[in-house]
Amino acid sequence: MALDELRFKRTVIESCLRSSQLLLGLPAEDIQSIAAMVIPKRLAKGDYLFRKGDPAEGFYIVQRGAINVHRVSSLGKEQVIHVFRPVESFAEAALAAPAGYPADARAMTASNVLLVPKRDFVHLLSKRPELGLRMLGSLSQHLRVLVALVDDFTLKDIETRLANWLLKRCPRAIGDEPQMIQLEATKRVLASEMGTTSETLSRTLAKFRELKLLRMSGSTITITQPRELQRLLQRHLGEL
Amino acid sequence: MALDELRFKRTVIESCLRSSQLLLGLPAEDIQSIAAMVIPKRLAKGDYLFRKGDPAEGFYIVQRGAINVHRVSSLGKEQVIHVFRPVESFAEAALAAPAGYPADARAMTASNVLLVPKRDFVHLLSKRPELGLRMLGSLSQHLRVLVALVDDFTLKDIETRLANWLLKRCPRAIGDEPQMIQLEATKRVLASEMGTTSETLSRTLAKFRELKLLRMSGSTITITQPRELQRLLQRHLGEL
DNA sequence: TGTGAACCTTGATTTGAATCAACGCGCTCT
DNA sequence: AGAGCGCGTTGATTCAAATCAAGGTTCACA
Repeated sequence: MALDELRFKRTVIESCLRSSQLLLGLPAEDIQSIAAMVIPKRLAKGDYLFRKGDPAEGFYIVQRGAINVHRVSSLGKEQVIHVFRPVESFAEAALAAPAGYPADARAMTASNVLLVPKRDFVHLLSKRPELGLRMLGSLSQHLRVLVALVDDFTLKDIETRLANWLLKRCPRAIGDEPQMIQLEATKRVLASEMGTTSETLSRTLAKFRELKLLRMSGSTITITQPRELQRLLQRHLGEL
Repeated sequence: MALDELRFKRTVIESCLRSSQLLLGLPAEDIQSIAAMVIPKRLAKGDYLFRKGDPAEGFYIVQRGAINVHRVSSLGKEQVIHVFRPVESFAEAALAAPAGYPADARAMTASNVLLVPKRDFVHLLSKRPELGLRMLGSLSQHLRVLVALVDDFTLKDIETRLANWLLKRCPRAIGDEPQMIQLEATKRVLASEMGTTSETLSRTLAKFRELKLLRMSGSTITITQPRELQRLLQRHLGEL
């Protein structure tokens, strides 16, 4: 019985690993080795997974929930770097760096994550070069996200950033039909994710609403004129 | 004669590779394999090494000069991401990503770089797992730089950023003795590296000068009161 | 059902930095 | 020598967004 439970847990873990982009398509044998070394962690809403400077134990894969990775200024203001959701991996940088984690990670909702310990994984890595390439791919993806973040902050105003953010989240291709977006977090957090304050976000959304580009109700936003919104974005980017 | 010259060039390349952080301490055999695949490139001041979107050919090691990696907004404004100098490597992300380069790279002065072609290097990688770890280390270092950049932009004002920038560049430990800093680029570029304009940089430097924190002459800045500058930074960070 | 406590929205005000503009300086190139 | 150009400095002005402030909403929980 206890045995069955263990076996079941193992299966769940393996299926999570298998579905992650990072490990997708890897031979069953590798998945099993990794599943064997993994340490599952449960987090309640608001729990910290790690804080800036903590010694790097390994990297993580989100099984359930949402992990907010962010930096905190000395005044307490938070800048969200990225929100990781199920089956995404993060903190791969921990594997190679002697230094600690460079940011904070906190559960936005009750979450389960899998810790892949540095020591064991590096050992596996030395036998399976292909894994190294996977890790490189994943890291370079994160690098791209950060580069995009940097130029968002420095090269664009809020209106542009918001338009861009909304369009990126449209579930279907941009056309003339309305599209709905479910907000996965409070507006305060979204604002911080876009590098602004909740007040400014509110105002900018109001502006878009007046332009009849979207409607809001509760935590869903309906883009009524995706094409128009796109045009607005173009106009902002393509000079003014 | 032609043979001697070839052999000489090879030696120069190998010594460059050996001294790079990325490949430091690797067995001679590996260095030689890499040297054999490397493609040297010469760049005049202002030449582009690659542009955003160009297909990724591989990664680079700077042999001589300085390479400015940056993003350009649609209005032509540039945000420097990082300036790479001799024996640093960059664009390692190219190895794993199917996408093109995410930024522009331009020579700030006459430069020599070594292109390590993706194809060949990946092949070597699959035989030498240790190399993969090196690459991971290097990438995670770049990731840290970007994270630092992000919170600089979002969490601090210019005065703070400049103070921080200057203190980071002090050659010796912070004490009461003056320290000299050689500027490696025009103020315009430095400003863009810190995410501001040359005018604002000028003004902020002037402010510091009035506070008797530093002196300027030509392209050297003398921090006359490093300790005071540090106190100012503390004060800005530690709330006000 | 009431009472707090977050959240969101809107308004007024402030402010840091960008922009616009003008000038001196040190180059290079004829 | 002079013309032209990019650089750096300083001043005046503008502007986007943060901050401060005040209601209004929703929700959890006793």
